[in-house]
Amino acid sequence: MRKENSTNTLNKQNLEKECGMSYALTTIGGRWKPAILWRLCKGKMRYSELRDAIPNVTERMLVLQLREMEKDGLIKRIVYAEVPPRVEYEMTVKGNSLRPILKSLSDWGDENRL
Amino acid sequence: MRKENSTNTLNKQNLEKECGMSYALTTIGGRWKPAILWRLCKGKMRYSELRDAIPNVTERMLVLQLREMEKDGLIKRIVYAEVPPRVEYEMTVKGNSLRPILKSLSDWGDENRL
DNA sequence: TTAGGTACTATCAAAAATGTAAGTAATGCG
DNA sequence: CGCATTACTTACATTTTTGATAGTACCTAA
Repeated sequence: MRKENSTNTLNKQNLEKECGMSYALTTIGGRWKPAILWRLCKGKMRYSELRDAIPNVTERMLVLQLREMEKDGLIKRIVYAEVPPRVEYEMTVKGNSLRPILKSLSDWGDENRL
Repeated sequence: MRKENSTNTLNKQNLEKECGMSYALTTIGGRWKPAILWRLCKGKMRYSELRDAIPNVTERMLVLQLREMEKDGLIKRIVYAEVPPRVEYEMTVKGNSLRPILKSLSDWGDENRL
C-alpha cells in the first residue's frame, strides 16, 4: 500500500528516525487505535467483542489497525485452535508502557476540547 | 477541503467527541506538527526560521500545519507591520500545557523505536 | 524603474487512508 | 447435505493528506 520511494514515505521515515515524538504518534495515531487501546487497557478482548464495542468500525478497518499495532508490538494476538474460531487481543509489555501517556492524552483532550 | 457529510468525516467527529485521546491526537498528529512544536517549545520563531530549521518541509505544508495549530489554539501568530514582513510564532498557554505530554511521547519514542 | 526580501497563495498532481460490499474457511450439528 | 458461527479477506470506490511548482503583495533602497 505504501510506495517505497515516494517523497511522502521518505519524509515520514526521516521524521520518525529523527524524532521519537513522530514515531510515537504514528504508532498510536490511526483513526481507530485510540478506541481499541482504550478498551484493551481494561483487559483482553475477543475480536467480536471489540467489533461490537466500537461503534461504526468496519471489520476491514478494525483488522488493519489491529495488525499494525501487533506489528509494532503494542498488542498480542492469541489464537485458540477451535471451531468456530476464537481470537483474543491483549496489551503487551510495550503496549502497557504507554498507559500513563494514553491517560494524560485523554485527560488533556477532555479538558481542552469544546 | 473536508466534505461535511462523508462517513469519514462523521466518524472522525464522533470519535473526537467521545474520546479525549482522539481529540488530542488529531490536534498534534499532523505530519509536521511534532517538528514544529518541538522547536517552538524552545522559544518563539519567525516563519523563515521554522522553514529553514525543518528539513524537507514545503512552504505549503508548513503554512497548513501552522494554521491548524493556530485554529486549535496551540500556537499564536504575531504579525509586525513592517516591510519586509515579519511574523513570529509562539506557543500559547494551551500549547504549553502539552509540554509534559510531548516530552513523554518523545521519551517513549526514543526508547521504543528500533 | 527595477530588484530584493519576507511571508505567504494558488493550482494541480500524487499518494495514502478510509469506507463499502461481498465473499471465504473450518467444522460441528441437525 | 446444508446451516450456523467466528474471524477474517478481497476488490473496488471515495475521501483526505501530502507534495511540486509557480506566482503574489508589500515597501524600500539603489
